[in-house]
Amino acid sequence: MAERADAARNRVTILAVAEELYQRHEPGSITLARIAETAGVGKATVLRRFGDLNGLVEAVLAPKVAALRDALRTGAPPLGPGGTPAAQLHAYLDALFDFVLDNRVLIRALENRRPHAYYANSASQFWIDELDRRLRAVHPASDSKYLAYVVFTALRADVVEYLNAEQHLPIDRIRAGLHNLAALDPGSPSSSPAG
Amino acid sequence: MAERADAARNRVTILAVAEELYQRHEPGSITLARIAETAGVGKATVLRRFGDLNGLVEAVLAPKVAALRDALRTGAPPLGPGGTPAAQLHAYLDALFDFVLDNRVLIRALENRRPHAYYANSASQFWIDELDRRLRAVHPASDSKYLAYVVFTALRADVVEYLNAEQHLPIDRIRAGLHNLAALDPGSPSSSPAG
DNA sequence: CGCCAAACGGTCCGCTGGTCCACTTAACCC
DNA sequence: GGGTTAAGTGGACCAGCGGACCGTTTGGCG
Repeated sequence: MAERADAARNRVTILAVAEELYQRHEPGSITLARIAETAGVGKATVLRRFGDLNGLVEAVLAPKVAALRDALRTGAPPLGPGGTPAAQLHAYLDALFDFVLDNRVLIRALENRRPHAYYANSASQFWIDELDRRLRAVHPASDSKYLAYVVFTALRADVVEYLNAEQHLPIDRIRAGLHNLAALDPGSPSSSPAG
Repeated sequence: MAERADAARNRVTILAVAEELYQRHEPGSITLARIAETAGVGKATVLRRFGDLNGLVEAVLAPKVAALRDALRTGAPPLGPGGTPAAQLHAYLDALFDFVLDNRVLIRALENRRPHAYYANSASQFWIDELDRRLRAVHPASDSKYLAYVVFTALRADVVEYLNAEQHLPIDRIRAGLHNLAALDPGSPSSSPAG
């Protein structure tokens, strides 16, 4: 038996309610009890379905992640296959950045829950590997793995949010900074005079 | 009356105990009650002195912060005043990185407590401004403010810890990556082909 | 030595994420 | 279509947290 009708109904309701609440209210004010109450179910129903709050947030994000993944695999170039390495890289950066902007609240909810949650989930690992790949195509000689992590870290929702909301950096300036960062040619990685 | 003798004694004890506990045990296992109990005082004594747990951690960090600040203001070049801009920048990066390595547990305890706590406290703002200054001296044309935030973000204790412990990047490789990042010449900031 | 404000600390509180288990209900089979 | 059954449900419950409260203790000073 795949899924009972009431369970399916509740699953859809819970996902919708969770997304709605996270988008519309302070992240800190979203509690398990509140989601359950708003959805008209018990807390255990939420937890049975999604394991814990983390799982719920990941489930809300899942279709959006899948959409971006599909765009990479089968979409039009240069985000999809095709185009110059540089164009591929920059299209990907734009797509990631837009993804973060659209889903910053949900992503932040994930980030704040468990140490390393931002990097450790499987979706992030995929984004980072893809970033590494596209960076390497542009900068073959550099430590692209480290650079990929730095760029991905600069894409953290809390970082972007802080720079935009608290430091008043316009979104376009942040976007330009990201592109700029990824476009730099590192040359030889051992040019540092540090001891 | 400045500070009563018992209060001073407790303050010293609490600071020592807090540092010891954070250095020696899992950060997640350090609770207010545990610190108070280990120090042999009540929880209210800790809170009265330091406001909240955040304040306690900041107080533990304070002398180390002050030492680094002094090294910048009056220390030997190129960390202190003097030396070429590039040497100043790289010495500063090394000092910040060492600071993070030495105090990563305490810094992480801060990071995890309140959103934007990593950037928002006054010490961090000082580090970032200084980083901006030294970057600007090397890359006058670039968006050094954004770059300063990116580099500072790459110095987050959780990021460094994750790269080292989970991704098995050696400390020296991370350090080299940071130097490399800061040494890149951004050229004209509008070189990105992004739409 | 005695006063008193500062310091103290254990109890209490509200809130959290998550568990438990008696009850409900949808789905399958006859 | 009705009975059986296991999946689904939800509210009471739990342990742990940071922090507040307030009666008690204690150090410093006249």
